Amino acid sequence: MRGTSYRPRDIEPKWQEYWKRHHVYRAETDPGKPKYYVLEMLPYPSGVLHMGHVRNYSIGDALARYKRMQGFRVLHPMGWDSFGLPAENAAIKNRRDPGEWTKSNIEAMKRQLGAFGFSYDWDCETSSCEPEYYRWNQWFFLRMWERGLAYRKSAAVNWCPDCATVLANEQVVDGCCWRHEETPVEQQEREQWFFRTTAYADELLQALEFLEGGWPERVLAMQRNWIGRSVGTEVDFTVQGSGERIRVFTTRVDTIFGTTCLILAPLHPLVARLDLGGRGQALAADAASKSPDDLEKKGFFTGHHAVNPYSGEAVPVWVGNFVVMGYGTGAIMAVPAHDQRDFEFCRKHGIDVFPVIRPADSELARAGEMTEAFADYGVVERSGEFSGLASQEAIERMSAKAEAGGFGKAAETFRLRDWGISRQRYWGTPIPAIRCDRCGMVPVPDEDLPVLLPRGVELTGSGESPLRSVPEFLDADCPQCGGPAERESDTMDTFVDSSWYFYRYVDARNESAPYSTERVAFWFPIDQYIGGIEHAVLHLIYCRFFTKVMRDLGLIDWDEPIRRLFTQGMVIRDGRKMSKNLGNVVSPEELVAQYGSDTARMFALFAAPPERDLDWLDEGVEGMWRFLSRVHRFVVRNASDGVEASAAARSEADRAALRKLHQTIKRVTSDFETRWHFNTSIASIMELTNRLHDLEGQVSDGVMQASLQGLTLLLSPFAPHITEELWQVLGQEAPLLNARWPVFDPSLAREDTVQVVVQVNGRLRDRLTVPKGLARNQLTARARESERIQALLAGRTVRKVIEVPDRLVNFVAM
RNA sequence: GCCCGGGUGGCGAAACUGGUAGACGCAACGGACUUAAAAUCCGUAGUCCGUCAGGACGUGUGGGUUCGAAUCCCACCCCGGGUACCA
Repeated sequence: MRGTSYRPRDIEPKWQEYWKRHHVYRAETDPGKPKYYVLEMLPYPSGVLHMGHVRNYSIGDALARYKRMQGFRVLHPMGWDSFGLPAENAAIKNRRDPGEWTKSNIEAMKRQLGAFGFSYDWDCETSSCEPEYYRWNQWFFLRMWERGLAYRKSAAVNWCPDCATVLANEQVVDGCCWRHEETPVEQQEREQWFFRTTAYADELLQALEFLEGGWPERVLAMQRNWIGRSVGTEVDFTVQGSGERIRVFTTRVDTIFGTTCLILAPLHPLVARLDLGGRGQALAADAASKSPDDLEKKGFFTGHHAVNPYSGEAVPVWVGNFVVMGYGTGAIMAVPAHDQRDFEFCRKHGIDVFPVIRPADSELARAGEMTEAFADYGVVERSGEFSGLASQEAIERMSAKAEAGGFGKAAETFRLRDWGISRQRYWGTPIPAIRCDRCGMVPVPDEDLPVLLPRGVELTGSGESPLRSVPEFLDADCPQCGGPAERESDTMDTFVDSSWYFYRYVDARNESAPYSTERVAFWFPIDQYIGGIEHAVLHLIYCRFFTKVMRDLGLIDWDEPIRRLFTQGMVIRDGRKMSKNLGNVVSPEELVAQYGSDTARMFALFAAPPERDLDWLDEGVEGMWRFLSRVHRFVVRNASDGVEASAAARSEADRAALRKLHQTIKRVTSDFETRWHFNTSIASIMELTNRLHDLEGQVSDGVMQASLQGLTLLLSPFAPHITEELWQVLGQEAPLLNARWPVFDPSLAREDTVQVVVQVNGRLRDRLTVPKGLARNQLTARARESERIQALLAGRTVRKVIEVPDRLVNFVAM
C-alpha cells in the first residue's frame, strides 16, 4: 500500500471546496470506529472457486483475523458477484425463481467459506437478485429519470446475429462475438436506456486528484485515460443553400485556415437527412466489421459545401469512415497539412492540402512536397488577422472570436460516454417503465415497485429478450391514462447492482429505503476496498458515479465511496489471464482436498506480493505443506504442560530465540499495517521456525513456551486451522481467534552485535563483527586493524573515509 | 500511436531510506538414517577463473551522478496490461 500522505497543490478554484471536504474526511481517524472493508469478489456458489478470488479472499481473511486479534471489528460483506452471471446460468438451467435461488446460494456459500475457515459477521447478507434489491435499483432508476440522468435514445449497439442479443463492448473479441468466434458482430440502431455518466465527467476526472495516495496510481491513470478530457474549440460551419450548421470540435483551431473539407461521421444525423441512399449506413457497417488497425480510409462527397466562418471560404462536405459519432460532435474539419489522418484521407481522395503552420525556425512547407502532416505547434501563417501568432496564442484569440461572433466557443469534450444499461436478457432488474401509445414512455409509480421477473419463462436462446414471450409480464395498464400499454422488457446491466451494493450491505433489511442515511454515514466512506485490477475502469467508475448521484439526491454527504483501494493482480495461466470466460481457471478445491486449506492459502499468499500478476504454477505446494508439517511437529515436540511463557532470558540461546521472535513480530505486524506483502511475512515466519529449530534443546522451557505461542499467533491469520489446534496443544483453553496479537518489544529484538562491511574504493574487502552502535572513530580503528585491509592500504594514501555506523566503512585510497 | 506496470540465479521471489545483491522457498546435487523406498534430518549452490587462499564479472542494454547504484538521472531494447483513426 502506498501511504496516505496528502499534499495540497495548485487546485483550480472551483475545486477548492471539494478539496476541503476530502481533506477533512481523510484526516478524520476515529480510533474507536470500526473499519469498513469490502471485498469485491468472493467465491462463486457454483462450487468452483475462481483462483483470483481465492487470492483475494485470502488477503481479506488474513486481514480480518489480524484485525480481530488487534481488537477491531471488520465489517466484511459477502460479494454481490456471487449472484451474477453464474447464478443466471444456474437459474436458467434449473428454472428456479430468483428468491429461492438466492437462499440456496447463501447456504452453499456459507458451507464453502466454512470449509476455508472463514469467520465474520453474516448479518449483512444481501444480493442483487433479491426482490428488495430490485425495488431499490428501480427506485434509483426512477429518481435518475426524473432528473434527466436516465434517458432513452436510439444508439448503435453490437449485435450478434447468432445469439440474437446485444453485446457489451467487452464481449466483442476481435470484431466477433465471444461465444461465436466466427460470427462478425453487427452494428445496429436500437432504442436503449442510458445513465448520463457524462453529466459527471468533469467531477469524476477532477476528483481523482483527491484519491491520490489511497488509490493505486495505475488505476487513477486508467480512469483519467478513460474519461479522456480534451480542451479545444467548437466551430459552426454553414452549409451553402440549406443554411444548416455543422458543428465541429477541434483542439487545433489555430489550423482552421488550412481546412480543405469537412468530414462527417457515417452515422451523423445530417448524413441521414441528406438522403444519400443509405451510403452512410453502408460505410458504418463496413467500418464496424473491420479491425481498426487495418481500416482503409474510405469516404464519399455529399455534394454540399459549407462555409468556414473565419475565412469565408466554402469547403466540400464529405463523409469519412474514420470519424466516429460518439466523440466530440461527430464531425471534423479536415486540415490535411497538420493532421496525419486528414492528410491520408485527403491525399487519397484528391482534396487540397493547404499548410498554415510553420515550424518556429523554418519555412512554411509546400503542399506538393509534403509526405506527412506537420502536427506540432508553430507559427500561424496565411490566416488573416491571426497570421504571425504562435499556435497557443492563436487558439485563445480565435476561440474568443468565435464566441464574440456567435459561431462557436471554447469547449471541452470527454471520451467518456453515457452508460448503456439496457440488456435483452431474462436475468436482471426489470427497467420500471411502461410504453403507452398515447402517453409515450411512462415511469412505473413508486408504489408499484418492485417490478419482478415472471416465473416459468421459456428460455429458448433465440430471438429477443425472453421477457417478450411472457404476455402476463408485457401487458400493463398505462399509469397515466389507464389504457392498454406494454411493459419495458429490457433489464438492467448487472453493473448497476454492483454500483451500490456496499451501501445496502450495512442496512440490508431496510424495507422503507435503499438504506438509512444514518447507518451508512457511520460506516462510510469505505476504509478499504479490495478488488481485482480488471475493474479499474468499469465497476470503479460506475460506483463513483452512483455515489455522486446519491449525494445529489441528498442521501449522503460525501463525494467518493472508497478511501483506499487495493487492486490485486490477475492470475495468469498459460500466458492468458485466468478467467471463467476463458475456462483456464484453477480449482483450488483439488489443492484443498489434497493438502488442506491452510496449505492452499499460504501457498497462494507466498507466491508473490498480492498486487502483482501471478503466473500460476503448482510447483511448490509440496514445500508449503512440508513447512506446516514441520511447524506442527516442532510445536508438539516442544510444548510442555504447565509451563508459563516467559520472556526472562537466562542464556544466550534464550536471548537469541526471543530476539528472533520479536524481530519477526515487528516484520509481520508492519506487513499487515502497511504493504500487505504477505509473502515476506511468511518468509520471516519460516526464518523464525528455522532459528527455533537450531536452538531446540538449548532454550529454557519458559522461553520456548513464549516462542511457540508467538509463532502460533503470527501464523494464525495465514493458517487458521492448524494454529487453532496448536493453540490447544500449547495448553490454551480460549480460542486462538480471540487471543491478542503479540506485542513487539524493541528491547528484546535488539541485536547486540552487527556485521560491518569494510570497503576499499567501494569494493567489499572484509567483514567485521562489532558491538551495535559502535562510534565512528572506533569503527574505523577496528577496520584498520584488519590484516586484509592493511595489506590493501599499504603504500597508498587514504584520502577519505566514509563511516556509516552499524553498516560499513569505506576507505577511499589513491 | 498514447498511458500505465515490469525486466534480479534453473524457477517464484527478497533487498522497506542509495550502503554486504539473491533473504525465504521450489527444483537440483551431496551426505546421514533405512534391507530398500518414502518421510525426516544435516549440508552445497549467482557465473567464470583458481587445488586452496583468493580474484574477476554480475540486477534488460548503453551512458551519467556518487566514496558507493537493482535503487537516482538521461537515452534505448524487450515483455505484460489498458486504450485508440478521440479530431
